[in-house]
Amino acid sequence: MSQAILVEETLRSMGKLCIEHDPDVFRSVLDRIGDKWSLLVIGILEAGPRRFTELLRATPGVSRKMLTTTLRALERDGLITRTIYPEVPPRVEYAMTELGRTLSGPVLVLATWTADNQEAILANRDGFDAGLQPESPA
Amino acid sequence: MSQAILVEETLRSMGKLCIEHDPDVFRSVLDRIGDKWSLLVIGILEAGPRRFTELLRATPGVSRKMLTTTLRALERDGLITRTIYPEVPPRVEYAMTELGRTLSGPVLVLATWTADNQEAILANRDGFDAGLQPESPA
DNA sequence: CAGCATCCGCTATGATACTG
DNA sequence: CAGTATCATAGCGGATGCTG
Repeated sequence: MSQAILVEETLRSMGKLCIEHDPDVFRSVLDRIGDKWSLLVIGILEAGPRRFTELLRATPGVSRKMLTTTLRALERDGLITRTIYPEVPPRVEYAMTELGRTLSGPVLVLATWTADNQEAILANRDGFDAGLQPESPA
Repeated sequence: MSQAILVEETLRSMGKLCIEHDPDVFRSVLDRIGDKWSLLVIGILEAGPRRFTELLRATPGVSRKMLTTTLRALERDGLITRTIYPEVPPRVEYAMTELGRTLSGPVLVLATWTADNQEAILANRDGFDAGLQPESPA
């Protein structure tokens, strides 16, 4: 029962977390992991360091430019490192930082929720969309 | 120790979750909670049902249009409900669904992580930005 | 009160080509 | 190999005004 109260109490604090606690910073973090490629990159780097081209191939659809942009943003936030090896074909390796690894837990929780509920969400979307234009077929 | 192995095992699965498990659906959910206003709205509705104008006032900076768009998207995914009361000033109430409430947990985990680590992230950004243009002042 | 319609600028994303 | 530079585009987000 104290468990239930704890959860209740914690959830009640979400309003404070979301609103009073600087929504901009909050969103900037969500923007980072919520953009088109970051989460994929994090998912890949979670398994170990990777080179630029490896990431390029492992992330279907991404362009060089967007991969660069994504990696820079993650590096800027201290979530990954970028290590240049001065060799004669250049080699650059990206790897998760400690901070990045601590993010994996929360992201995984969200990923699991998404996997568990994507059917329900998709069904809701279909239902919602179906109830909108039942007049055009005539 | 089996705990550590379990975590390890779980994290290893993130790659699969992120990549093999339909990245588009994944991103569409992240887009939903990652856009500019959804998380704020969810945070507010977590505390109980609210009317349109209440949400408008409780979400500083949002326009009517974006609030409407946000609410529709959340409704479409089945995360909130929209109830119209046919009264003579119209009244519309938004409330979390069961599905929406199950999302609160994962979001809270992420929110807590953000709150706990925003200082580190901000510091990393400052450091990164400082190390980029040390040649222009000259 | 609770929207919808319209216009409009900005940024994110992407295609393509070039460089150290 | 690992990027950068340039150009083009689409959609988000916002300002404003109208409606049931």
